[in-house]
Amino acid sequence: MLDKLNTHHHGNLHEALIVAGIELLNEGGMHALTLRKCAARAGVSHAAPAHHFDGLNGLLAAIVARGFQQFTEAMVGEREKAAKDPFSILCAICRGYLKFAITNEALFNLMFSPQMQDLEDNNSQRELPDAYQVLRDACAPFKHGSNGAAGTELMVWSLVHGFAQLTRKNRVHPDKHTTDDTNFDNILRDLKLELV
Amino acid sequence: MLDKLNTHHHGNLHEALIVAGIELLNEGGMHALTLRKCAARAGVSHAAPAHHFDGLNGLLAAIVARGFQQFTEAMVGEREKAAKDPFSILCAICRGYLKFAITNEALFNLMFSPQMQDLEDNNSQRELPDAYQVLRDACAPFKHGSNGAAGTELMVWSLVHGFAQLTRKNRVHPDKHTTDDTNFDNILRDLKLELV
DNA sequence: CTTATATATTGACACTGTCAAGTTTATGAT
DNA sequence: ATCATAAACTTGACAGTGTCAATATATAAG
Repeated sequence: MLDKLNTHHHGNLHEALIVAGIELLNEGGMHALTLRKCAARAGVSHAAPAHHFDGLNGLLAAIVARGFQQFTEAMVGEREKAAKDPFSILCAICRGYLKFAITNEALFNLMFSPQMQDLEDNNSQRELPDAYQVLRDACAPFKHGSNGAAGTELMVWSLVHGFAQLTRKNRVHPDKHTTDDTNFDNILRDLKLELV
Repeated sequence: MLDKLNTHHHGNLHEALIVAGIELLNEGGMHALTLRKCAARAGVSHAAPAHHFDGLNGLLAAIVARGFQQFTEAMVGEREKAAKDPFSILCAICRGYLKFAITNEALFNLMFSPQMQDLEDNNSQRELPDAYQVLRDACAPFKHGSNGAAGTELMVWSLVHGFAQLTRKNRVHPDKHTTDDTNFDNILRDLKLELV
């Protein structure tokens, strides 16, 4: 039992399949993510994943859950490195947000794709609140607009999310491709958020 | 040649395939959009589409192009019905934006999916500018922030786009599901845009 | 040691997109 | 008018895909 080579059991196939899936996602996009390729990369037959996930959708849901963990870590990681005033923290959160969206493009898109949102509603997995709470905390110190705290959160959340979607390939500004994530600080500044 | 029944030629297969594709998209989501099903719905064999589009990607590109046309029409349609002051016009544009995103969920997601953006870059089709110009015009009357006119446009564009993505299934506010498109007017108000 | 259960394999099925080759229809030149 | 050519569509095949049923193997329990 010391070496598991040539054994029938994999040991930790559940985890291996998730990792393989995220790898495939990063390498070749959503199109390259396949149940059979995940199995092959984990060194296992094509039908093995069925014993660990409820089909492809189950694996996708697990990958998305893992993605939200890393997503939260990306935001918190930037927050740790930033200055401790509210506006710097908010900028750092958004920087982590955009950094993750750019670094893990396909995964990010999968996480927020409509089919995944449907799956989550059915399974009520609710990984999002962790990531959302990070952003909520960053919005808390600011004065709220006409829609209360939820309005401020929704505004910042929509803004950074839309920015992430739109600036992937200079979609918005074909002429001048200066839409780096550094520019987002200026957009946040234009919101003229006031401390409470 | 008066009736084309039982004839070898379809007559307008190109258009029929696009229409069939959008129908399938609305009925069953991205998962239901299939080259073979489009062909079947158009009453034609499974390999016929290859003579009108460059494979599935070609059909998708055509569907996306059609989608952007309808997208622009949705925004312009709301603008026509609105009052003529700049802020009402901007609200109307966003209302059309969100209306289209909600009504054509799968199509909207396809339009802004990364793979489509890649395809457009290769083909340089550039249907987006039409829709973007509508939003640009609506932003023009307002004073610009630290990033100039492009910054204002990007801010509004990101905001409404992110809002559309996030409020599809009450993703943002699991507790209170009051994120109608009417609330977006309040968010726009909180931007405190000033006339130039 | 025997039994039982979780784990993985094999094989099959209905799909998918794509390609090559053949068939029918329309068009155009002589 | 006749024939050649091109366009439109069909047929058949191929490699992949997800999923299911049946099978084999390894681990665990009694």
